[in-house]
Amino acid sequence: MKKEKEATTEQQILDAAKNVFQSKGMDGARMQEIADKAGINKAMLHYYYRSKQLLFEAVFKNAFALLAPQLNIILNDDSSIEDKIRSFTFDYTSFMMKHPYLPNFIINELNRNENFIIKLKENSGFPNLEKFKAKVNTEISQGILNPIDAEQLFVNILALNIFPFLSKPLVKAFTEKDEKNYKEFVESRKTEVADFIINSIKRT
Amino acid sequence: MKKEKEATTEQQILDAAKNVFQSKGMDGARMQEIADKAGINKAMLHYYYRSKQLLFEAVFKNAFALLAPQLNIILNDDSSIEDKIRSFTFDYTSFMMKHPYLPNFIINELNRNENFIIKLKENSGFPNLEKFKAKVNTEISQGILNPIDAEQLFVNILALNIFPFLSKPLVKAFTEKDEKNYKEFVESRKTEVADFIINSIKRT
DNA sequence: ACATTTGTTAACCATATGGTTAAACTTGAT
DNA sequence: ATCAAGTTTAACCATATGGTTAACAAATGT
Repeated sequence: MKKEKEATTEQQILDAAKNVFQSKGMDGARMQEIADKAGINKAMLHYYYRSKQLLFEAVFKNAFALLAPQLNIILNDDSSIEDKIRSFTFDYTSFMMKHPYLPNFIINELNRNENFIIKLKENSGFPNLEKFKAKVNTEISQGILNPIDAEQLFVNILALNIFPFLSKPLVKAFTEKDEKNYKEFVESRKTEVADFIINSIKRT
Repeated sequence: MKKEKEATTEQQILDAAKNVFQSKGMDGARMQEIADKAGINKAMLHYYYRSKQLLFEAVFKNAFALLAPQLNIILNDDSSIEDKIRSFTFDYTSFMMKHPYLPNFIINELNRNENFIIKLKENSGFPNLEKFKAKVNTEISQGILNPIDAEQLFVNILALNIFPFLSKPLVKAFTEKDEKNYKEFVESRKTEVADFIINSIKRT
């Protein structure tokens, strides 16, 4: 039954939908545009995904599933907090430079639809902070780190890494950078941000 | 001609529009809903603002005009970098707790419509970093601060302050906080974030 | 070969949506 | 009282939009 071409129709739809939803959001996306981008008839969208809502959810879950593993790097491995921060900052920034629409898409749709997050949490693999918190507290009591609330630290790490992608147009305008300069600016954050955090928390 | 009631129709429309646009975005907003919230006929929206686009722009400029002065606190006063950071962190977080929809609204629509920011920059009062950069560099050469790129520092300050509002649903889910706990969490950032930054940059 | 399932399309439908119009109402000036 | 300008409304309009249908094509099983 299935045509084993380069890509199945179902996948082509998902790719096109990802494109359109991530750049225009749920409300701004048009089923016709998705169909056009996928090079197929609009009816096919409904044949495979039943409705705009369900197609959207497929795209959204896909996007989130791409992000979660990135977080688990910092949350669930066994290295020191310093190493976690350095490798996360580096990897996460690299990852985001390849998927610039992702953070805005997720943050935005999550804000628009509060109970989305509930569905996600039921999923296994949803990031869990416990191990990270324990490690932070251990290193504090060992005198490696200055006292800090682990949750605040975690949010700080996320903030410093994600924010430049979320508010790219704003930061570009403030710092008067063009696309190339902005890229370099973000590139240098791969290490700058880690240094900034470590400086703040590491006992001297 | 003008009725000098409690609020003019024009203002009622703007208030209703602010409400709807800020919570649903340009694409998700409906002119009918705005009219209903303002308690007037849909035709009035066009009578006063001509089109959805223009009404939206009125709301957007309004929102941005509310934010810009907050930034000028840190950018244009004469106190030390440490004092700037402490007062900005405190004031900005207080301000955001009163206008929780603002950052997402602005960031999001700016992402959706790149040339919006060009219009804003033409406006006087658009935040300018020069004075801040000069002050940072002065304090570095005076040995008050560790060497750091002023723009990176500025983005870090913004990131740490704005991010918790931008990604409230995500952070709430990660840290498993309810509304009340989240408010406390953010409240304590009024000083925690400033300490975190100062720790990192201040020469010891 | 032929029937059955799966995939695909063009045409269609109901409704929602931003926007317009023409008539009515209000108000302040003369 | 009358007029003109500004304000407000109900009804209307063209189009866009998500979704459906029915017929057709391709593949698969027997």
